[in-house]
Amino acid sequence: MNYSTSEENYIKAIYHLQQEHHLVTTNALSNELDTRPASVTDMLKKLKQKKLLHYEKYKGFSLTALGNQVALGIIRRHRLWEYFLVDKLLFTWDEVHEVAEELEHVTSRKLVDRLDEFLGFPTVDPHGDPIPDKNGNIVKTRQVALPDLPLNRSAPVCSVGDQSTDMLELLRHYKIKLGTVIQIKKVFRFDNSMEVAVANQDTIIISEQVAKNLFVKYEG
Amino acid sequence: MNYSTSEENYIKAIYHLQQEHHLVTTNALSNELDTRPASVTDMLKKLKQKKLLHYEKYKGFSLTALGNQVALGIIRRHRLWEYFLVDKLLFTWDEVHEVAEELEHVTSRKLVDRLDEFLGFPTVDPHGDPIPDKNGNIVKTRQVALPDLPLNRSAPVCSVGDQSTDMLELLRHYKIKLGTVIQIKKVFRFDNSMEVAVANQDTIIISEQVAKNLFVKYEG
DNA sequence: AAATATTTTTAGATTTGTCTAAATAATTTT
DNA sequence: AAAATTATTTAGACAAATCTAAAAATATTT
Repeated sequence: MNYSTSEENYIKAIYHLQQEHHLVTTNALSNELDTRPASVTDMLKKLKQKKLLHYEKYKGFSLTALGNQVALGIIRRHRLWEYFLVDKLLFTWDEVHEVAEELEHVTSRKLVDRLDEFLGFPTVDPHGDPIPDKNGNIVKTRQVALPDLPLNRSAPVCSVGDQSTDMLELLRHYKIKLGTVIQIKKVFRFDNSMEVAVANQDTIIISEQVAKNLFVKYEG
Repeated sequence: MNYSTSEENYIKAIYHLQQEHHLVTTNALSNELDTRPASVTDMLKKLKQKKLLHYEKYKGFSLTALGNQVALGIIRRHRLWEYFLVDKLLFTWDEVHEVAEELEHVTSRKLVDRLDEFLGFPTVDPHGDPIPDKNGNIVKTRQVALPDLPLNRSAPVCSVGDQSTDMLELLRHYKIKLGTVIQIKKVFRFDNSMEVAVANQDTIIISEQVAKNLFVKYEG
């Protein structure tokens, strides 16, 4: 089956909201997609008709197994293109989203699978999010503050709590960006500072305050 | 300015038809795009309003300078993607058109220019058609039967007249495909057969009959 | 549990790109 | 040049995706 760009955007948004809150509301979706609730209702009916959604009016909705498969296909395309843009075309991580948002709607199976192969079957995109494989298998991740990451477990930085210029300056110094893979080697009891291995670099020591503001994607 | 996928498809079709016949008609366009003449008229009005087209009803139409620039942008994107698909993702020349047709509508300037650079600034696509550069400059080509190509002038094969299996079998033997660059080294007066240099291979001799059925893109 | 507030849905309109059928203009034939 | 044919345009309709305004269902407060 083939879906319109709009339908795909709804499916993707529902999938993402479902990961976070499990119960998705019409309003939340309307907010996410920047459309009016009435438009959302219209689309929900359509997606239900296409068997992508369980939906009973006023009672809520969720993706069917089919809807989930379709969502994972879209996410796979999105993240592969993001990887391509950063790895091959030398975009920075913060420039890729918009463009990938368009490229993801090109659905040729052959294109996507060949691209995957060309990129060397990457498993995470430049933001550290996992890329579903060609069968839709994906490693589930959750986001934890660095102090909650087990010792010696490597994980990519996926967001920064305090985004002040001071914090960002410090991160530049440590050469930590979004997607940088890090690992806790040791925690110092004295002040809860920790020794951290940064991918392809020297080990550094960061304060508890910094650690609390670094979030990593933790496959668990 | 930003144009819809439909608008872009019309502009591109008008550009291509203009290359061949110079005078483009509503019917020809309707035929090319597989839509009804009435729909074409509607779009012509819209494109005129957007200053992409000179158009007076019943009198004909042609692209403005702006329309031409836009067309070249689309063609640039199309051909760069075709090159990418063949060169990086190992598609064959006959598989790429459909996919490139979709990718061409992703308009990010940065994406296109970076892709161009990544590919090494190619000047022709896999079918031997020239790729406009970032300023819209393009080498004009015309299509001639091989016997009309000047001696020692290299040119890519762009189409085959007789597409019978017999002819295609022979071409497979000679290792000539669409896009293969060839060059006439000598013509034998006896039977008008000719010695032809095939890119990266031995020189071969082909009959007049074969030569007449090979068309090449000739920059002139 | 009433009253109030919020969320969701319906009803009806709008835009874009398309269509069919009919009307009009241009071209070709006789 | 009149008639016949062909090409093009107009008029009016439709589907997709959106909107606004109003109605209906659900949730919250007092």
